[in-house]
Amino acid sequence: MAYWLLKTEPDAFSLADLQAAPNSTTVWDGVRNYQARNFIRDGMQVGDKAFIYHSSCKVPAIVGVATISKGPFADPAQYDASSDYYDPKATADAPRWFSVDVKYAETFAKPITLQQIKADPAIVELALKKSGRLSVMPVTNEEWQYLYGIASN
DNA sequence: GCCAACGTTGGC
DNA sequence: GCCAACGTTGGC
Repeated sequence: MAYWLLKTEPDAFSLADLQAAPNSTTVWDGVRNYQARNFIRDGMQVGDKAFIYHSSCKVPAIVGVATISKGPFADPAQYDASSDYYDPKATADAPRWFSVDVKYAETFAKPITLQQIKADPAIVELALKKSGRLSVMPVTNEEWQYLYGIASN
């Protein structure tokens, strides 16, 4: 079992939207960054847990948890010519982009703000602290426990 | 809306 | 395969 952090813009798709979705599940598609793609394709497994992080909003923060419920599989949007995520270079034999299904798990009563994360000397390794631009990043077991503890206190 | 950081593209 | 130009992201 591994831990991850998934970024989303709440204006486009928030944790509340995930909770409200059918079966509280959605396809996490549209990841179009190779490093992020590799984490999904080569690292993610059903049962993994992910922090959901809200970016490009008033208070950027880790707001809750979702579970990887299916996949990884080829991102269907890459074959959809009407999608913003369409990639003409992707083929069925050689998909370029990958997705997983994520299922809502919980919303933190006290979201962990980016400000808090940056100010916390105990958080050293978290990728979010260094480059906030990656849309999928791994979280170590230690980081997960520590952050989860903050959100639950 | 600005700007820094960083990933991607394409010419050579 | 290098690197400059360009586009995108995201915090502020």
